[in-house]
Amino acid sequence: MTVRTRIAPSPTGDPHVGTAYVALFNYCFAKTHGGQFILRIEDTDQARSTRESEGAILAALRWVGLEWDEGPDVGGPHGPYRQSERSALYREHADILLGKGHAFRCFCTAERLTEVRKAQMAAKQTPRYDGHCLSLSADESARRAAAGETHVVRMKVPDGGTCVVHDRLRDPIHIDYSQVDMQVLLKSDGLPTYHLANVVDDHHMGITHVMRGEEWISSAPKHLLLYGYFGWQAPELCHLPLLRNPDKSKLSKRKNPTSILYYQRMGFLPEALLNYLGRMAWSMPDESEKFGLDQMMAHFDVDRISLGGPVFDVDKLTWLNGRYIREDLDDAQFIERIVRWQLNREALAPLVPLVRPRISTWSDLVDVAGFFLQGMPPITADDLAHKKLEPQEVQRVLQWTQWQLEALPAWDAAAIEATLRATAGVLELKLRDSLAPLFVAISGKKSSTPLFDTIGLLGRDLSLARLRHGLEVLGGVSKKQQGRWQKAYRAALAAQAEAGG
RNA sequence: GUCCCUGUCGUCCAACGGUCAGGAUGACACGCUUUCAACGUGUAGACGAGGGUUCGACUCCCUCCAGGGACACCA
Repeated sequence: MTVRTRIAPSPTGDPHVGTAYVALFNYCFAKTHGGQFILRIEDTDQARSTRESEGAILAALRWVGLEWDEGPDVGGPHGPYRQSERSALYREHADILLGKGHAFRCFCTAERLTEVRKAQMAAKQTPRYDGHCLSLSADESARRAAAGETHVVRMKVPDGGTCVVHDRLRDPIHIDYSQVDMQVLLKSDGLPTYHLANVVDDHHMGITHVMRGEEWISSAPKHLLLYGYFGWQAPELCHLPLLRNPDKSKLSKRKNPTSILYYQRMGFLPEALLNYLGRMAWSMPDESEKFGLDQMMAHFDVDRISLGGPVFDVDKLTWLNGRYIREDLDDAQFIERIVRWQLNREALAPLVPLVRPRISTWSDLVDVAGFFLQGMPPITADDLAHKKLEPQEVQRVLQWTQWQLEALPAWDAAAIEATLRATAGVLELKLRDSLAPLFVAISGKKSSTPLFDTIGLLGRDLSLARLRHGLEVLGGVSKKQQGRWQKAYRAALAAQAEAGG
């Protein structure tokens, strides 16, 4: 049997370092067993998936040095490798389950489900589907579906008993079926949920080993159940510990830069980033810290994966990156790399219209545009002081803007402008005043290139990191204060939504 | 709240019944250096707690505690 593993990212945002981390282990496992590594796009969430995101993810994985044997761009014998192009297959398989009595149609409204959930929460029970449509006769179910009544397909779950999940790295995990929800498999839009699509595809693509984040352990019984229902052999499971923020919570863009694009932009070398990810939860037998993909593969052993959730430590990554710059690049390569980084036509082109009006000599360039190349601008609390705003008001502007930008679906100057204007309105500040602290936090100076374009060019994670940095420079925001602001922020959002219809 | 996972220096990893618990990073100190880095040397710093099992437990078992994850027509 050929070992086949996969990475199955969902194209709903910037390429995540966690994706590269999981991909790396899948890659190493497959390759060290003479197998194949597949890339599949899980874009069944129509509302959030975009082609831009998909392209960025593929490019980012290639950038760190991972290549796949089969995927949406390179093809392969088990395609298509994009779930949105496989919907017929899922419907077919939902029908099989329906036919075998392992699944049922559910006509419940969203309102009813929320109500049930609310009641269960109030009664301190685990929120679960209550089985309302389970009792529908096959005839009635089929008739209502044929009549075009909107419905979903849910999987059935055994009344009693326990599911034993075998994980490559852990003792057998026992989960009672009473804990497993009757998961929706086919949404009312006819597209599958993760659980169905994942199982169907892993089977049809011949995936033998599923290495994925630990967050999936609790839904493993659903997947195992599905394999059983279809009469398929389940792949071996291996749940990797989750990358963490410094506060130990699951790595999130809310608290940390998580986008590979950010690390790219900050000037990390792809080989250093990949090396660092290989040090997360794993070590070389001789404990060496600096190693390339080839060396990692030469010594790879799944059983050397440790299970404590590793904190993604940018400081240590930075140290490692420094070693690569010092030890692995000769002068020519050094130059080539910085050119490839930001000192090239493609990266410079968008700066021209912003910079040209503001310089008289080339030597003005560093002053005007140097911050584009910078990490965190060297600012102090004094720099952020504003004659019309109290220090706390400044913090509030930074904090709100951070929240707004991190939730912004699209990332372009127009959307950013609209958001920042809205923020000023809600905070009842003149745009000019509310923008002042942002100029400083983003560019390091009171005035700079136009803010909206600048933020757009800097990218989401780098902009957010600078806002966070600004807040830190001001001494940080207390949990209590943050809570209060968050409440007001949510309320403002709700009001805005209502006003906007 | 329910279920599940995890628990070694602040952080990342070693040691898988017998070591003064090791390395790296970060911190600090000293050296080198015009400065800063880099580099070199050194210092502080951990087995979550309590019970067992054993001649002997970081390592095995139990209880507790702590952290994390999951509980969607998102993945």
